[in-house]
Amino acid sequence: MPEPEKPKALMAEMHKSHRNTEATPEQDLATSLRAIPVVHSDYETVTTMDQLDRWIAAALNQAYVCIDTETDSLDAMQANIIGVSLATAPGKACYIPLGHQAAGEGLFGGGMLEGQINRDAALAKIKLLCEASHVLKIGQNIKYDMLGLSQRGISIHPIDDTMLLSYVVESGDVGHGMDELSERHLGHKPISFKDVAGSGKGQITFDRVPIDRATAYAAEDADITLRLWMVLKDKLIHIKKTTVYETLERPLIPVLMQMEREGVEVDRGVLAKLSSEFATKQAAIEIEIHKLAGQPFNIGSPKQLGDILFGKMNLPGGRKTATGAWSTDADALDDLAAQGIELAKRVLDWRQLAKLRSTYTEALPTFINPKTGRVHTSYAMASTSTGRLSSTDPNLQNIPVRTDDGRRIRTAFVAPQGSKLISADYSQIELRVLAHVADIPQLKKAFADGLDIHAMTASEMFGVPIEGMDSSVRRRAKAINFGIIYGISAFGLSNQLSISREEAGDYIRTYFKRFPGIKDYMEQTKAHARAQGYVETIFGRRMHFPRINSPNPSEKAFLERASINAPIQGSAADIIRRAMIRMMPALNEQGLKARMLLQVHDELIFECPAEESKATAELVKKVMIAAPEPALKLSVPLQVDARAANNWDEAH
DNA sequence: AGTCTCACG
DNA sequence: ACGTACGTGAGACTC
Repeated sequence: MPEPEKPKALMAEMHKSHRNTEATPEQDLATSLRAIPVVHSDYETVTTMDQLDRWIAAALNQAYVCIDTETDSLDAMQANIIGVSLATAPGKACYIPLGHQAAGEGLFGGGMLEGQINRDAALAKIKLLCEASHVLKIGQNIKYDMLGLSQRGISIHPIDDTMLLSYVVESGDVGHGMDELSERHLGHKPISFKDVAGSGKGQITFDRVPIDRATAYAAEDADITLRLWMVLKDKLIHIKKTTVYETLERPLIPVLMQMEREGVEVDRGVLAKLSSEFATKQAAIEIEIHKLAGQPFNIGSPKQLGDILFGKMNLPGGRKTATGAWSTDADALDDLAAQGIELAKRVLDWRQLAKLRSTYTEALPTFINPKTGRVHTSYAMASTSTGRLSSTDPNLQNIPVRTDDGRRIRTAFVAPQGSKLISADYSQIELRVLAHVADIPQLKKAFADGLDIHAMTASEMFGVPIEGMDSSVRRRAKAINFGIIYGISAFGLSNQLSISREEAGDYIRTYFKRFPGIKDYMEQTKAHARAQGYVETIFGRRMHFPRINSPNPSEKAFLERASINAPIQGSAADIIRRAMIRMMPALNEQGLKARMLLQVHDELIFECPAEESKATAELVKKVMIAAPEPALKLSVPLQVDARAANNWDEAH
């Protein structure tokens, strides 16, 4: 995607013109933008084709325009486009209503409102603008608009996204929603969606919002987004993070849009069968539990369960939660189960089945899109503090894998007839990143030699040979390796391994003695976070910890652990982002028809023609392994395991 | 709306 | 002395 020249020149211009003033450039820009008032009555409602032509012509005549679509659903795959707003300059914006209905109850509403231009004719003009390669289209979370417009055959390029600009400029404990950005950077509180559509049970869809109110709301959104773009682009340049935005954020937008649009096939029949099997098992366990408890109660209520276990039965070793209630989580029940309390064991089984049913076997089918017959998750690009993606509606990044019953849910994620699913995942990517950034000779050598990294750690720590190593020794080393990545504490490790805090402390001291570079890296990272208020990934993405010097010791310790973890987790996230961005062109070059469907942090899932599965798997591995290059050459090799099968369980 | 619990990397 | 392993999202229950 070519960088549009005019906006770049414009931003340089803005910089120059403010360079001699006392205030920093971004302060000045924000101040001057604040001086242009937001006047809702100045916004134009576009009701004729002539009016639309004038706006499109004006936009085509400049280097950038802000665009925003209004719809009747948060689900872009099912949403109807109700209107489009454009902003060409601060304070200069319009709203083009296309699908507003008369207010009223559901089907008894009064039908299409007058004074709206024909939707298809209008979208044809809007398409010209969206696809004009010399006009930068600016949006707030523009992936959403792109997905909706792509359903109508409209693509958008080139693009900029204020949400992602904000994410690069200040990723930490701040949000990146438009209302929040407006208040933070412009000192202006925009009309909220609740103000025009109401909330809760009385909420109406946008097509029932009166057009004058819709114009005030929608045109303002475009206006504000344009102003935010000016402020944020300036800040981005000022902190020299343009490359992060242009290589790790912006190019991922169309990739994720395509993945969301593609969706994944989920076999209803498989889920239905699992659901009834789980329900039957669960019902039998429920009877047993009530018998063991001597009374019926709601097993799903932690409060009632706590009362039974620690009140009525007066069992020992009960812990309390933060709010003073009896803790009944899996750890607490495990303790009781270890004491031979049958009731606790049965509740654990019941809970697992309840979870599998409510979150997976019963919820997933409701997400099958009636038009495509597939499940289309939504990826959030700016919701984590580390640069990872997150997945919602449904979350396809937490499909069970750790238990046998849970894993069976993955058999419902299938390849269509004649196709295969390919799962490709990085092996130990975070430990490899750690070996690289902390520059640990033994770790680097172990990865270079393809050794079992946990066994190597155990061997170094406990002085036992890798050959014929006791599995519990390796398990302890594995827990320590995880702990290191998380910013280890004796308490956390002791909990994980069910050992005393003293013993855990001994392990940690032993580990640091054998791997002094890790200790150094951790201390340096904390020092950097305390001094700068942020840490960075290997590609320069910043993650802010504004409260790292908190006077509250536990908060401070928590943030120090998080600051140790962030560069590791974040660098791994950057690597897979780079792989995803290169994947589409790489597949195209090879003439392969594979589609990338899902990302699960260190894993990518593809669908491809069965006869291409071998070639696809090879290429996917190659792209993933080479992802850090040419920006960076890691001092450890990356390893990717890939497999093709008819469903996700067998491919994984 | 907040809490608890639990699914994943 | 302080309470923790790091990062998420979702469903059920409670108030």
